[in-house]
Amino acid sequence: MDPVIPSTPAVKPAQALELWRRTIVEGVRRDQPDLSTRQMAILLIVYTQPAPHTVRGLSGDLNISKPAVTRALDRLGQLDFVRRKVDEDDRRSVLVQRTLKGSVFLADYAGLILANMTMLPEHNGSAS
Amino acid sequence: MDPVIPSTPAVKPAQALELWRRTIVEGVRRDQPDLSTRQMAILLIVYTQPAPHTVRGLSGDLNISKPAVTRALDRLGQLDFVRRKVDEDDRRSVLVQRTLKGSVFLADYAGLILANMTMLPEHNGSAS
DNA sequence: TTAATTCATTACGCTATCGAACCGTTTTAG
DNA sequence: CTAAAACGGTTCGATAGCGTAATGAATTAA
Repeated sequence: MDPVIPSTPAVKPAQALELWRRTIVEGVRRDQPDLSTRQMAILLIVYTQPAPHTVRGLSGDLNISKPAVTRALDRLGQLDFVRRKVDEDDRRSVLVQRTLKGSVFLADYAGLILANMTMLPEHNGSAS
Repeated sequence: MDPVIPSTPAVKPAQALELWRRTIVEGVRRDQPDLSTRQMAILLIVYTQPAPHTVRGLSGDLNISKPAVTRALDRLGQLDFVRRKVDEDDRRSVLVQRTLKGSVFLADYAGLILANMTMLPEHNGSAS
């Protein structure tokens, strides 16, 4: 059996890891801010998911403790990648806001990913 | 000018970040070993690049100090994701070797990436 | 055989992050 | 108005990571 259906395997595991390796290694080599996985996760959530973002919400999203989120925000704030702002509607809450510097960093990072994606099937730089 | 060439934008920056976010967040949520970027970089190099891998070589590849590599290998060895073996041809050198557990971890990780890739254009699960 | 080189690790002082528990403020319930 | 709950931050002791410099072992050069 197993009729010969010319399937397009799209992307194979080895290629997925290759994409990851190229991107991460390039980031390390460029001496980018050495963000932990958690910090990067928070940064990505804040910039790609609709606002508002609170400490409690992020803590739940990532299934990590609130102090861990607070510390990650300290670090990201230090880098000026996010800013904190008290929610005026509920002054107990803190809203995590985006910054220009954070946007630039992630835009660069996206560029890094895209550059390494061009060597994947169906993605060989076919944009105009 | 700028004739209307119907270009296939392939993947846009926002989609690249979306892929990254989904994958990283899922990893954090699953309580995967919280590897640093450097540790992940070393793991990926060891498993996707041809052997042999030495401390000195990895240090050069990533442009980081040798002690940093040694410490990363300590952590990865602790997790049994890699193993050290003295090079018998030059007993000063240490060869970094792969393990079954490391292979499984990266295979899972690749699966995570691929799953999130299916929502990218031209990659919508078109494998047979 | 001695000296210099190379490779990896360890020592050191420092900073960052961890989870658990506690604190202060604000909001909501009674 | 008081009591309870919710939210974020801080403190605590502990662990892990950093870069620089020193150490130990193996190799190469003289």
